[in-house]
Amino acid sequence: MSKSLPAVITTLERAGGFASAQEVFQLMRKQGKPTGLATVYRALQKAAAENTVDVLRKEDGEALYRLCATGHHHHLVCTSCGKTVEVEGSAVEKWANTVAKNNDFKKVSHVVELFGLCQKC
Amino acid sequence: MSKSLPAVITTLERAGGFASAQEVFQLMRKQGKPTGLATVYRALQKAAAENTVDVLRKEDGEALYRLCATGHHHHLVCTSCGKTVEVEGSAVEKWANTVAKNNDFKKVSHVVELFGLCQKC
DNA sequence: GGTGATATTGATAATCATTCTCATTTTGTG
DNA sequence: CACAAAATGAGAATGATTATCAATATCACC
Repeated sequence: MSKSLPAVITTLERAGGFASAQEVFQLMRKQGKPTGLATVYRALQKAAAENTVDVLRKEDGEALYRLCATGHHHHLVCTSCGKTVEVEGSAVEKWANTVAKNNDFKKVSHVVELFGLCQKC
Repeated sequence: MSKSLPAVITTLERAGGFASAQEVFQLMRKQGKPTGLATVYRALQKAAAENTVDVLRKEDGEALYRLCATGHHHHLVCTSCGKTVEVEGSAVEKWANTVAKNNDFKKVSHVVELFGLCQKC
């Protein structure tokens, strides 16, 4: 199950490492690698199961897939044009660890995403 | 907009303060207060806007509504048993606002969820 | 190369939560 | 009562995701 996986991952990279399944599908189409929607979903699910990508949810429930390999950082996403800015958040890391300790939780990971309107929108 | 809101909130209470819109709809039907699906959604949205209930997402993207203390807060969820703890995060709020300013973003909202294993798991 | 078993793909249909539409009902006010 | 505004609900529309299934590609082995 995966001749298309590399292509999907590559496309996700080009998208800034952060996009919805639908966006990946559209992008692949525009880049001369038209691929079935079902295949895109399959590839992303596989990647998610293997922890190659992260899955998180937009406020409206749409799934966003993110490459999560290198370094830890978060994103500030424009809900209108989709512009994405990577942001650092050491303050958040510390906070997360403190909260985890206070509640006796182990192996705590966190999902932190910011959404808003960028200058142009 | 709200003759039905109290009934919806009451039903959510009976459900243990934690249910999806669909579940609330079914419950109201079984409890002799059949209410339109649209009305249930409207009531829950209103309640969410007023911070009477919290909205979070199941892994499949379905929205779950939960009665909660007022005020903005985040969650620490056990990935094994599902136990959920509400946590405060003023540090995160400040950080989010700062990041937003630095990048000329407006109307910034944020999604912050912590996942881990609780004491028992 | 050929051959069959198996895995992958993709067009399309099906599913499901959520939102929209709009006619009808209810409510409030004088 | 009568009229205007708000609320409701049945059903249609939307949109993301999933399932179906026939066609195609891949691989192991002869």
